[in-house]
Amino acid sequence: MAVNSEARTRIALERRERTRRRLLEAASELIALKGPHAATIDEIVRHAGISRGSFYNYFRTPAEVVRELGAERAGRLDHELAELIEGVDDPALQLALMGSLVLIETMSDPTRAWVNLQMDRNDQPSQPTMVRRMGEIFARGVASGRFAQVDPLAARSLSFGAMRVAMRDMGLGLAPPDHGRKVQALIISALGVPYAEACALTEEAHERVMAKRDR
Amino acid sequence: MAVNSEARTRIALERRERTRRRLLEAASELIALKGPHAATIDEIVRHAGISRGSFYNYFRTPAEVVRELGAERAGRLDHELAELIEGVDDPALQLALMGSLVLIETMSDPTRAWVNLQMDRNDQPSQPTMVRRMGEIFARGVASGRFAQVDPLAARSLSFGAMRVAMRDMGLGLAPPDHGRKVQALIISALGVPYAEACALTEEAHERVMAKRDR
Amino acid sequence: MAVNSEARTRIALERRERTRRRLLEAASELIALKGPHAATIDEIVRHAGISRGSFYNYFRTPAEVVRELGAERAGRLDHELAELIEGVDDPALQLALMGSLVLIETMSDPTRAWVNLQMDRNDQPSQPTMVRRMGEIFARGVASGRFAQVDPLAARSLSFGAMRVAMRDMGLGLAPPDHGRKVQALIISALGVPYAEACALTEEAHERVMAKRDR
Amino acid sequence: MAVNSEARTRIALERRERTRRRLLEAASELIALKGPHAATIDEIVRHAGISRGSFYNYFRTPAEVVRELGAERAGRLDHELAELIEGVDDPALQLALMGSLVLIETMSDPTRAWVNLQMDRNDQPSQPTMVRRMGEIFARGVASGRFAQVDPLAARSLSFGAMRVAMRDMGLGLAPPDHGRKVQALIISALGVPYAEACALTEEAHERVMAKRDR
DNA sequence: AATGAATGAGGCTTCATTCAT
DNA sequence: GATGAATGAAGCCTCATTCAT
Repeated sequence: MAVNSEARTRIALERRERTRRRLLEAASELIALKGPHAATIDEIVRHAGISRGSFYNYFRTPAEVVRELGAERAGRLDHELAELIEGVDDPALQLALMGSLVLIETMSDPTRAWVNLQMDRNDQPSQPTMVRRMGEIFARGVASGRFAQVDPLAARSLSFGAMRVAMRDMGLGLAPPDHGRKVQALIISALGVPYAEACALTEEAHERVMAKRDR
Repeated sequence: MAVNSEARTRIALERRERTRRRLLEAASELIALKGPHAATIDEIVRHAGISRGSFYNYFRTPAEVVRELGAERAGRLDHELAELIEGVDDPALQLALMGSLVLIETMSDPTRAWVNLQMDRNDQPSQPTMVRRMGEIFARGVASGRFAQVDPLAARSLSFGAMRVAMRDMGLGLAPPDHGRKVQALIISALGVPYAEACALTEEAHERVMAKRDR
Repeated sequence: MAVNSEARTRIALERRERTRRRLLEAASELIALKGPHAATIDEIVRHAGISRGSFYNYFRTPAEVVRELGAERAGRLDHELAELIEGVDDPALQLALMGSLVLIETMSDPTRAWVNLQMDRNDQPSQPTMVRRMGEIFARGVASGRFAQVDPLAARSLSFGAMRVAMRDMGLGLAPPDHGRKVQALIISALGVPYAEACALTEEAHERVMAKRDR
Repeated sequence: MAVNSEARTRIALERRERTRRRLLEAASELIALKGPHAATIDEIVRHAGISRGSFYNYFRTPAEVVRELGAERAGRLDHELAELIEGVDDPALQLALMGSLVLIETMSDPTRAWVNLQMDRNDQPSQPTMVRRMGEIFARGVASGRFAQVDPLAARSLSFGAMRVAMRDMGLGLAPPDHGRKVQALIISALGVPYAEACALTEEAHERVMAKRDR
């Protein structure tokens, strides 16, 4: 009985998780396809092949789905980033790695690219996870003298904003594929790292991220 | 009779223009007050004290009103900018003036601040007027050696993106009033101008714009 | 121009009123037909042959329609009652006239009967118009010594409650057509009027109301 | 083995009854708390701490629960009433006892008061149990000459209706706590018992019921 | 041109009910 | 029996848009 019950519970949980995933993925595809306003309950459930009422077993509003999507992505990125900068001492390289990771992860899949751009709205703060991580890197960089004495808040606005618009322009086809890396280099040089070195760091970061992906 | 007719036509045109203005301003206030989703035809005409049907004599969709609002603002800004950089030779100062103008004009009025942030979406290119103006300044700056040999596209993404997020963070109350200027200085220094000088230029630009406003 | 405008306004108002009526009547019929829970927006507009959206030009909720229906009916009844008791001095006869009027008006049309019973709910106070009218009659009756010194509140609960259930039982077919009059007589006798006289008053009131209707 | 099986059956039956009770009580509390529309399956099972699917092992529709609730209450009341009028000969006192019992049982607990008023609808006949009991009392009262020769149906409508509205007005806070007793006295006097005596009977009945409750 | 009633598509939410486990 | 996920019908509400006056 106990085993049976446990098994039942496990199966039920798995089924639940599967439905949840279906909803999240359907929302993601819809956003990528038609923009965030397309993430209506009706469209999501239709796309997911699930009944309207079921939606409410998992989420309360479409916005909640989108939020979840963003949180998931941020968590995943942060986890990967932690692995990437493990053992890396130079804050500048860490920053470059962070930029390259976001850039590559975002732009490698057109669906994802759009989802992220669509979700990144001016009426909401940036992802807390990313904000925290960047704050740590800045703090260490300034403390160690690797970065100039720039205002951390200003550096953050610069980094997030520049990367966002860079990705947008790439997504809209207004900029070439290496556009993101160029912007990245500019960001790093704005923090006091000589431009040529900033370019080199960006390239190295790019390669490390690509290598990790291939593995 | 001909004169009479002309006068009538003129009066009619003026009236038309006045109604149009009323609609635009109503939309602007609504967006600032309740966000962009509040810019529904119903709300706009009610706010403007005009009948629902009349709306279609001036605009075809609510989105068109918002677009118009953005175009108007860009035109106004560009006009003011032309006056400001008249006689200014240094491209770095020109860039600083451009940034200060946008910053001050946007943030001086909470209404405007929101309208602009709400309208600035990731799925549309930046305002063409602003893009062109910035392109010219970059070109001259690089040609004259005032700026480093940075990619003009990258510089543009950096500038637009950083300023946008800076204004967002200020609008959300996440950054102090001088945040924008700090970001501006970072942008200029990223183009190769020494940071201290970038700060000075930003301050001077700020004062020039404020002085012009007071006049 | 002025005349034209006035005419337009008048026509518009008439049209508006007609639509409003259609909605009220549709609701009334539905309630009579299927009970108060059938008074949904969808059903009402379908029954009235009017589009869903139009409903909101007139009412905000189905409950508002029902309330309006009740208020209208109360107003109509009160107006008729005013005519009926004009020149009648005896409070007992006035009370009898009130009862007969309600009884006859309600039961003469099965539709109306149901609407009223369906609307008469235990979670809401009685119609203020009727309450006020009855209060005046009681006050005069007790002051003049025609009625015994009964508590006016108690008398009111007795009158309203007894008549309501009487009409319900008639509506459900559980009581004969003269049931209402018998209950009426009991009510009047409970106020201190000898039963035989109460019966006579009830009969006279019944005839007066019928006579007025025939005219 | 047989004994074992019997015991198992008994335990199962008891468990079944306990679950059933939980559902009934949950429904009762919900109705009292939020009105009859709150008696949805979802709310009931949540309140009862039972799974949604299990509901159908006990009832078929939410309405059935409400019906059952009413029947239970009527049965309980009738049982108590039987004890109360045991040995009482006077039909007028019996009637007074019946009224007092209902009044006290209903109004003593706000929960119950609402449940009953909420359940008492105009589209359904009164509780058969109560109807029957009242019929017997009337018959005896008229036969023995204690009551006047009033129509039994009319007397019933009067009694049920007056008491119902009396309780409603008390429940809504529109009438003082002794309101019910005043209405009761009016009812009894309408049946031919002198008003002063009706008052005395009502008082005595009230005290008897209270005394029985205290025991 | 101006007006505002009418329209109906499109979204949201609740709820009784079924059913595999 | 118990569980709770899945279902879809039935309501509700908003809003862009049309059109007769």
